[in-house]
Amino acid sequence: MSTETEKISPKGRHVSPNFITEVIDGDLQQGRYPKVVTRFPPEPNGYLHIGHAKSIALNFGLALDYRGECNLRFDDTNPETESREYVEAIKRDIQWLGFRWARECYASDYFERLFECAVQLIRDGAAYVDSLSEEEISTYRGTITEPGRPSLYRDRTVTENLDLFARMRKGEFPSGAHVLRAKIDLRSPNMKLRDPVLYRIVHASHYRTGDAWCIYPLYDFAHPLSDAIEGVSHSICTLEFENNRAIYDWLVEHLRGKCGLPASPRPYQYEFARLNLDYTVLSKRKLIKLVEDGHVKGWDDPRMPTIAGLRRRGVTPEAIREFANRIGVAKANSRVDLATFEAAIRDDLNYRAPRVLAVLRPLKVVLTNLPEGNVEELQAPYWPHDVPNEGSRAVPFSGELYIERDDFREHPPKGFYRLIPGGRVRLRHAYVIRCDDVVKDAAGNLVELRCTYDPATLGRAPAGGPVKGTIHWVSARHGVRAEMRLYDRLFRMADPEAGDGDISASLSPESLTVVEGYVEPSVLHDPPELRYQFERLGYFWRDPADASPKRLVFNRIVSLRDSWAKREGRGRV
RNA sequence: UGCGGGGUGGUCUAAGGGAAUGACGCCCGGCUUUGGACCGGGAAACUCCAGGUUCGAGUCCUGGCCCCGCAGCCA
Repeated sequence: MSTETEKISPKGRHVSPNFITEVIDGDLQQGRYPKVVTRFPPEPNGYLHIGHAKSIALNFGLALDYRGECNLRFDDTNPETESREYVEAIKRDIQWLGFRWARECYASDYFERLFECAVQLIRDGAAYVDSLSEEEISTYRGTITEPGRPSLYRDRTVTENLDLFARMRKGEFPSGAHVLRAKIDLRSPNMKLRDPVLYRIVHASHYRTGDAWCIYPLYDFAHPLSDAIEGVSHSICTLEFENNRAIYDWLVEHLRGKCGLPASPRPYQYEFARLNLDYTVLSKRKLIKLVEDGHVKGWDDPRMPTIAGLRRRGVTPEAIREFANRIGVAKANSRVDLATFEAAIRDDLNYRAPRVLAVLRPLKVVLTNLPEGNVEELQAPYWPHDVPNEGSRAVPFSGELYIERDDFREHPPKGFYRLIPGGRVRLRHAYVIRCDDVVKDAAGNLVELRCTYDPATLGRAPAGGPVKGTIHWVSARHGVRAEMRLYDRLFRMADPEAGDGDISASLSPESLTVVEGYVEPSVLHDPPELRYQFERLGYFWRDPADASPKRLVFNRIVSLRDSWAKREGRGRV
């Protein structure tokens, strides 16, 4: 038995099967829609984050899988919080993620039509102008356990309502003086159905329509009708809108075939669980606060879960899409392990990042048997044997090197197989060295290591038995100094929103560690956007904002899996 | 508690009356000039609970329990 989908896209789906694809398969089989039309409906009042990426991957992915289309629609019905800057940022982020919309739409383009719809509702006796105060409306709405009571304005005549609504539009009333409400059911057990507000008066200019309007539709009114106008077939949103679906259906059923809205097919709303990711927050409000309170350096701070932040961090769009695919789509509230995201990032970078040598926390090593000034150019492959790419570069080797401080232990724990006093270790792509002396200053601090290298060990096993470890290094004279920004989880707690109150208390002091390190000189000839694996350390790339030809600044995108650190009981550092 | 949703290994997620899937994580082994990657193996869910229907139930029925959402003129 082959479904429509299988015919269209037998393999390599963008969206793995879920409860929504099942609905679509059924709808297509029943011939309910000529094609699948979805939409991604951001409000331009903030930046997109990884949670939005899940929704974007779903909506655009479905359009791709079913050869349908996905519109980008800005839900710009609240002039007080929205701006063109956000529109541009959102468009850039979606494109960067690799998706293309069929049409760029704006709820604000429908304002006139939406107004007509509202008038139609009034004519049908299905909406009325209410003149209660905001507080009164709230009181009259009742509570979860008590039914609401009708406003004394609920029975205004159609003529009166029409007149009032027209005057609202004309600007005869101050902000908040009146609202338009749907006449549904004040006793409904569904709070959303207790005569929801459709329009409010807001004397504020809109970033697109300027001062053409002083009444603006609310989400509950604009959203379903925008879907209908655009011919959306499957309107996908998150779980918190489940109750709003009743309004959605009520409006679409009342107005389909009227005011230029197609009678059929009509759109239906489906809800899925939004993404929660460990050790971060994904609510616009909280993200804004992090920026405003200066806990991070901006929307594109590499610690932020925003698309802009991830992009600057160095995460690729492919990794984000792969992540979205791995976590799936369902209706159960959930919280995704950070490791899932990191694994997707590493899997992507593993085959695209050439390996180079860099040292984060330098410890000097002097090779006593290598004449000073003697420099050898070693040829080092960019790729390990298991990555099917070719290429190599020359790496200068000399008598003074830097190695990682972590790779030497005077008193090694058991299982440590890097450099120890009197011990040997392999220098990656180079020779085996032995540590002869440990030099310390008066205070007892480690200053340098004096070692001898074995010239017979280049590309060959050493005499006297194999060495256990291989460590990375950089020639002291040739290494290029670089600022290394080591990023870690933003919050200390998996669910920063769990406790009550201030999120900032659980911010991790280790979310950013800056060190001054060295990187091999070959990187100076590379394109700046190249992502590397600094061997044994992690994936890095130049910070696109702060790095310059004069000043190298690297961001750690993600560390390597480190089973030694895990065994030692430390996290990444 | 009125209504709407949801509960499957540590974490996500499949399965739609017929031997509980995959991924991440974890453990063991192999390989390795990255303690990475890769390869092999393993532990891990009596599918929230209690009944019922059935030859057979994660799937159907009944009754509970727990979690999330809804009382903005935000979206």
